[in-house]
Amino acid sequence: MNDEAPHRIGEVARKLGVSTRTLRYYQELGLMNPAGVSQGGNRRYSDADVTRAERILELRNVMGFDLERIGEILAAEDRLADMRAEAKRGVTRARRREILAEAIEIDNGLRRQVADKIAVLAGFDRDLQAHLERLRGIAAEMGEPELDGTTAAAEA
Amino acid sequence: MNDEAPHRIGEVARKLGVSTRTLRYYQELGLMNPAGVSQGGNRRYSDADVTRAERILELRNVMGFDLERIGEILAAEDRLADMRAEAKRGVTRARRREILAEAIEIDNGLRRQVADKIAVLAGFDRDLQAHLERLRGIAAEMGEPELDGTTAAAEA
DNA sequence: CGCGAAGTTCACGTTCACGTCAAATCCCCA
DNA sequence: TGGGGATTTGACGTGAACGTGAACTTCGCG
Repeated sequence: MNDEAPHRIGEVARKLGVSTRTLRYYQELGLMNPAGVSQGGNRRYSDADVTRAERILELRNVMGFDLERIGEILAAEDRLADMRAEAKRGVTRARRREILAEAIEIDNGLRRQVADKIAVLAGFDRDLQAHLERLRGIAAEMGEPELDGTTAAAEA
Repeated sequence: MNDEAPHRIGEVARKLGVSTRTLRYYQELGLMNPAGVSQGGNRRYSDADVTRAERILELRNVMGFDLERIGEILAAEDRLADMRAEAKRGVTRARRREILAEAIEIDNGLRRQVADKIAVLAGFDRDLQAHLERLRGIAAEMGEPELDGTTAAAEA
């Protein structure tokens, strides 16, 4: 059973490059809840679960949010998804409006923060570029022409 | 005395939005060293010190580096500045080349990481934009036209 | 010169985000 | 039907980055 949740925790962990402990910890904090368990009690992750975990890691790594903030964001999205599923037809119009407004405000807030971050990074890059120019000037001045800007090295 | 280092720690901390403990901690780790002390032993920060502290915070907040990594970056820059000051005329040509190459490689590495981060953020922003589009669609569908994309709120 | 605000050095405490055993249980394939 | 690897819960440990007194000294202004 549980064809919808085929992935084991170790498999997910390997795929995402984190430890199994991390995945259990995220569940412990209520950030996610693997869709299924085997008859013996083992966690089983659906593709949606894996996507959600990736989302958490993205918010952590890219945006630098702490797990509590991430929980708030996910919770708002969950309320929205709930509403959309219309399983809760009982919700009042005002409440639906509220949920929607919350989701929109969160997304707008995130976009503002993303824009800010990009702006700061761009400025940072300009500084780096200027600094590199100066370094190349010094290199030339020292008579070291082989030190140009293409010293690439790719490593994990 | 110490006209070059006029700022007190509390003043700097307020300006940068961190605690005085944080500034002392950075010094403890060797990330910075306030240019002066008063005759009584109080730290006195020069403008350059303040700039350096800002630099540390930028690397921490924007790039998400830990303090050890930041120390490495600053150390390489310091070696470079040292060399440029030519106080050390005794350094061999090979050594100067080495220092320069290191600085260039660090800057290039940083630029790569900045570019990566910007790319990821841009992708994230596209997702957010798409998500917002969908939300607006739902809002329209629900007959809530006043929920458009310009719900700005500025707060610290 | 007096005195309250600000700063100093230890040193221990705290929070976050996991790491790391241990002991028992489960999964799955030969 | 084994048996070796993967997972489970529970609990304690850890490293980074500070927070928080305590006890004392210094700063600088009225």
